Amino acid sequence: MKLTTRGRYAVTAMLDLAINGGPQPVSLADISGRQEISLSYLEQLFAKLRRNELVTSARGPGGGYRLARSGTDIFVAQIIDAVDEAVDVTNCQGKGNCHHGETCLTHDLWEDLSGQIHDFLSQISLGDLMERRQRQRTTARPVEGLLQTLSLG
Amino acid sequence: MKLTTRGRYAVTAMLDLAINGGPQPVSLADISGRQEISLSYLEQLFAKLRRNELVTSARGPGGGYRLARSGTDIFVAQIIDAVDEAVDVTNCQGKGNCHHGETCLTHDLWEDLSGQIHDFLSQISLGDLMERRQRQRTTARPVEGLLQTLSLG
DNA sequence: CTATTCCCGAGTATTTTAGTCAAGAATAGC
DNA sequence: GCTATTCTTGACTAAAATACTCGGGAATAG
Repeated sequence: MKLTTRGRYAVTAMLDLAINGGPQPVSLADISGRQEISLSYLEQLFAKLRRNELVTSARGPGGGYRLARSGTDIFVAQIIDAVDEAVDVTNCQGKGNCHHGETCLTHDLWEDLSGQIHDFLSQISLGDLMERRQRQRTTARPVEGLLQTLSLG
Repeated sequence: MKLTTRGRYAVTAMLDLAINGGPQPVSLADISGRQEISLSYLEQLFAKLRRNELVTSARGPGGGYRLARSGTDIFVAQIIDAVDEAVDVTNCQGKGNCHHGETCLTHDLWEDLSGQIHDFLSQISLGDLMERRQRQRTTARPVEGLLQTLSLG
């Protein structure tokens, strides 16, 4: 699991789609305009999102992208996984053939840590983010809303 | 909060220091040899770790680095923060002067998400990682040990 | 037909990452 | 004091990743 700006772009775009979309598709040009992400960059991201079956597409005028399923069933981890390929975290390619006693420390450690983060982001759906956004709009104290909604307890 | 290979290097090196160090300092050359991280790269990382008061240094023969305090009081998030400067997550530099209705969606959303991850990594200390490593060495089933030790419940 | 939109691959500028190199300062042990 | 060791610093560089451009195509609504 990596956490970069690309993942942020993808989550933002997907959230835009969740908010502004519905039965009718949303064009990448629209998202590009609203979120100020370059159109061709979005094209690349959505190619991956589509291959990972997070969105469906419709060509031609009035076409665009739709969420492949309900926002409550699309999770942040899935979006990030779709656009940010996993890093190769080992220096022995998982073969365990490291000579020194301390080696492969790296591998197990980081796999577990990023696994934990992955699990965490697997619990947050686009629906959660939308709900949180709604709350932020309507209430005076925005942050606590999210923290209560999302915190693991 | 970013999650890159640099942070992994830093956590690995700090864990090596926690395991192989103690009252007497550990030289970067030793860590470099064990963890197969280039010496000069380690130098750069440890400069940052020292500025962030996570390690102390001793020059001269027999010198090296020591943890600035107990491993149970040094947390993964602190290490990553020290070496991976935070990304600028806003496109309006936090001024909130975005014209379109949907903008700054990015900012709040990502700040909160990465805040959550940060909080999570703030709960895992070097001591936890050492304990977990110990467990992994002595028990047959390694993974479950960590999951129980570290999981949020 | 035509404009719109997705689709795809190749190419490119910028930034980041990972690493090199060289000079210097402190210090332990002789 | 000399010397080897080790940190300290800064500048520089190669390679990779990132963010983006460009150009052409294919589907399709009107």
